[in-house]
Amino acid sequence: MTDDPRSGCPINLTLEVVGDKWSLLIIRDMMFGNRRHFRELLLHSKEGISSNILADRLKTLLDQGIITRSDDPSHKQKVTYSLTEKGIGLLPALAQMSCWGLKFLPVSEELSIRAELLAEGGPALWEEFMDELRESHLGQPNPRRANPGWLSVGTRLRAAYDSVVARKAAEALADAS
Amino acid sequence: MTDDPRSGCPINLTLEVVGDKWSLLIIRDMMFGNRRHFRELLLHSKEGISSNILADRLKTLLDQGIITRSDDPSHKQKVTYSLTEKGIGLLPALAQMSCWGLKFLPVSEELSIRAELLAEGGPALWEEFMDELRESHLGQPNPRRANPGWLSVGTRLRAAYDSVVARKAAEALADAS
DNA sequence: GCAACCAGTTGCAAAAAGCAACTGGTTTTG
DNA sequence: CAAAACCAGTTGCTTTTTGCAACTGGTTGC
Repeated sequence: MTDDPRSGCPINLTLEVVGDKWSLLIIRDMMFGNRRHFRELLLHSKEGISSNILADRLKTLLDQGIITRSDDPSHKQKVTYSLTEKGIGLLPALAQMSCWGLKFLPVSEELSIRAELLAEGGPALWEEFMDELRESHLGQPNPRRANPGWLSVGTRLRAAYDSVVARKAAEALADAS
Repeated sequence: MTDDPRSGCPINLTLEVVGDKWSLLIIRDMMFGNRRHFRELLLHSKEGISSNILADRLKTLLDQGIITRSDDPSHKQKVTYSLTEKGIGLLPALAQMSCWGLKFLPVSEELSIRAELLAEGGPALWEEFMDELRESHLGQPNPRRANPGWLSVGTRLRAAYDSVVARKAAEALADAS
């Protein structure tokens, strides 16, 4: 945890903090899947993280100031995890990894639609999404919300994903008949 | 190696390929440090990778098509590692991680200068640097080389780093007197 | 009062990382 | 021409991390 870093290189330091197979997936789920509770992160994880690993990673993300932990007023045992500005700042790195995966790896169709939108939108879209995360995780009012016809990036990403899932379900039904 | 992926999510697939503590550091050294041989990667690594880990990572990067391996004509035992287009494509992700580290982590002064230049230059500079990597690793002619007064990004990064190192050495000398 | 839900913890086996010494060969050097 | 340095790794071993499954102590809704 408080081990000496192997070097002061920014890339190395970043890898020492989030360079494992799970931390960035947890952050991804908090960002794109809007998961804020332990059970949500545990059970809706597409990759099947185990509870001890999740607990451990949440602790180190907490220690690193990437997320915060607060009581949920609706339930005495429930806690809410939120991204900090530092955590939200990881979005561009995550988006670039998403773009690279989309371009060079065998991504599944329903999960690639989000990556395509992120790639097309580019840094401008990422900034917009970061403002939405600042709203939902930090309580900062989102200036864009006032624009007429405004549709959040989160909503657009989810809608695109849902439409692909629906289309694939319809195709499967057609194939079966 | 050929294990089933945990999910088809582009971010997850990317993490399964380069989401460990060493792979991206090796790629960083190949990109920014121009290290092309096993011994260079082993001995000039600021983080002190061990030879079995290096050998293992080079093998998986090879299997993944991120690097290639070729004989060096100058020495029968020497091999040269080169980045592929897929490997070069990791630069923007690496640059974003560098930016995040610079902003939120305690980076050392001499290593932060490169990160600052990468952050200031933004995606346009990254593209320019990728063209230089295509030249040195893939043998593709670099169109920018024809421009009058052209100075490569690699040269500029190295010059900036060297000047900080020189300044710090001079300061240390002044302090000692 | 009982079942479902809440955030984790515990114990153990398997996999991965890390360390130091070593291999078999090639090129340089005195 | 022999010794030293260099080349890309490999081997054996210990330590650390990961992964799985079951479990804990408590809260809430029915």
